[in-house]
Amino acid sequence: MKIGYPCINRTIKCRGAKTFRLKSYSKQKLEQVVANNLDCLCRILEYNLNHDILFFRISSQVVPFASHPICTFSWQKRFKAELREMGKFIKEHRMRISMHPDQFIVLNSPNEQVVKRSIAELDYHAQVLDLMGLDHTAKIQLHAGGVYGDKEFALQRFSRNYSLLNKRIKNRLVVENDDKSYTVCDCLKLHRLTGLPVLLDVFHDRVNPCGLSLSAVFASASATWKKKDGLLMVDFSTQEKGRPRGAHAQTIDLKQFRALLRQSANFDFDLMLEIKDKENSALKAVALAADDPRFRRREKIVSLEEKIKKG
DNA sequence: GGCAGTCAAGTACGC
DNA sequence: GCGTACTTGACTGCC
Repeated sequence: MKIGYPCINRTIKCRGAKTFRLKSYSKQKLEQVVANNLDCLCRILEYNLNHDILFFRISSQVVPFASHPICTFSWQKRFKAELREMGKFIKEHRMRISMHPDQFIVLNSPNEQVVKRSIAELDYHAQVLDLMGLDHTAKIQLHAGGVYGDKEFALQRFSRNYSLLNKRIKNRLVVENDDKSYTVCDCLKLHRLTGLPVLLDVFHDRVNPCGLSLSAVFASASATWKKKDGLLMVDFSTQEKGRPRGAHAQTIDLKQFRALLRQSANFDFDLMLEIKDKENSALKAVALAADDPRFRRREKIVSLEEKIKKG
């Protein structure tokens, strides 16, 4: 079990998801912002490593407008070395990476143009991970999309559009249950149609359940991940009090986190904390999970002196 | 420097 | 049919 948080680190005084307005787009601006984002990402990853946070979600904004027609600049070529170097660091320290395209990416939309744009955006995400040289355990998590008044038909359309995707997207795509439309059971159905692994969001499952027990959702979601996909990924959050149902908590509820660890004791997985205070909650979770036999911390760096002693 | 309006993109829902 | 929430800022123009 690796523990992580998404996209932003509030302790480090830099941003790995800096962007700009479409109106102010220029090749120079893009180059400058991507250089900043990658530099900041390196610093975040170092911070994470030093704090035993080995799971991280890279922001979709790392290359702003990457899939937009305005972007004709070969960011892939320009930042090849930087991305490869970052990937080397991730692999060397056995960190896990995910990405999460936002709500505009809808693979099952009845609008062909929306699907076309969504595929272009997914391809951009896959390219980032490929250029880092990461294996297929680095995933892109996506919601099933809209319902359009007929969920069965919408699932079929997802499946049909999925078959159009290129290999590099298929290798990385996983489907996540959402808080309104598609439950874990719906995602399992999608798994049967497409073979896609199911990323389990335990908070969404609480808000939008389908009648399975927590241990049943863990068991069935785990079973959709093959060896090449790595361990099951799980998203965790809790309800922010006094806010609409489904609103993510400001800070981690340690009581509920402890309960999750206890209730999931028979399963191993990597855990993403979708909590607003980001690394602060991750630090608390890491401290609490330290005694859990599943918890993975950074591997001890054996000093030269120790190596000599060991012969 | 501070503030408020706005930002590439989609869907669902209430009025 | 239109406005708004979602998630959550943060960019940008104006003062």
